[in-house]
Amino acid sequence: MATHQHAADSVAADDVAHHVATKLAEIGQRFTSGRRDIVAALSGADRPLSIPEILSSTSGLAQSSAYRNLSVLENAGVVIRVITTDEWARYELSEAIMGHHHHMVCSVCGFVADVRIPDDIEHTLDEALGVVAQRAGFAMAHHRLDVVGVCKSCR
Amino acid sequence: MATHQHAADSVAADDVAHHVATKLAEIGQRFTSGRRDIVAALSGADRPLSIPEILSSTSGLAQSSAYRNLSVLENAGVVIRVITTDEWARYELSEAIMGHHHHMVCSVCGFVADVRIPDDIEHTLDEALGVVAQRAGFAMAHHRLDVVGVCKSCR
DNA sequence: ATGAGTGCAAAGGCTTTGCATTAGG
DNA sequence: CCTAATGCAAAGCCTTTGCACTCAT
Repeated sequence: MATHQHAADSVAADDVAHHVATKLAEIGQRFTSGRRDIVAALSGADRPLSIPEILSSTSGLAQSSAYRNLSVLENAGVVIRVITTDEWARYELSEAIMGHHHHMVCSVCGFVADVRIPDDIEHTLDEALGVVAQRAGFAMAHHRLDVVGVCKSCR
Repeated sequence: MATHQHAADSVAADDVAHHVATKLAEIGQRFTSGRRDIVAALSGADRPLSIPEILSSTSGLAQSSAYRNLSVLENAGVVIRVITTDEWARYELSEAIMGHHHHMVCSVCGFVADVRIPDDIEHTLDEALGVVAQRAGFAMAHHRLDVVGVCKSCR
């Protein structure tokens, strides 16, 4: 699988559940209703969600179960924990599902939106990062790129 | 001041203290010994430091004072709080002092190193980000770029 | 039946805050 | 002198963990 995957390459919305079920099965985990609800919530959003947002999108899921299930889903490789500012951790579906993208963070309200940049720039950047990483003795796994600014409603 | 500042443009090591004193004075804050110690610790490092690291580099500074002083220094615009993984927050001197750079994060041990990428790539990237940000209704302030990988000692 | 999953509540760990004391201008 | 800064300890807040109960296989 290519490092830089386009939105078009990502798993179709209808197949997300099946994909997740497979990945969970691979590590011997069940695809319970609570996990289904979480995946559905993440799948329906076009941005990483916080725990409070996930809880309000599901019904009757305990906070501790949300944390635990997200951890399981992360180990299964279908969920990624996104660190933006101090506040809460946010979660999104993996790049295999969502496609490669970056985040735009509002420095005022903390709002986070997904963004994509042109492929050629992505490629050039990744190549340059690989070089500097190697030079510093790092084995690069991936890169993280955020745009920090002020969102529409905060201006 | 240019958005992309080279290391060569950054404030000379000897002038850091003076620069900080000025910035603190601008917001009516004193340049106390505790703050001098913190700035000296950050100034001597080529990477962002965690609170424990800062505390061990200073003598007799209370943890609460470290947090409070770093907050003041951040408000003065001379210190930046760096969010890498979950762990601890890390702090570094502002880009006006250190020059524009990015971070390489070890996903195993959490080690963070400063890295710089070629200017032309930086410029191209920033331009592209400005476009996508505007398209999404964001007023871009700056970007954040991390290389995630495995460091020399963890391989 | 039998172990994974869940809910509730308590504990953890980094960070912030209250308050009396000390020090800088 | 007088306000800002500091230390110590307590409180906060997100997150993790313990434990008994429930559900699916």
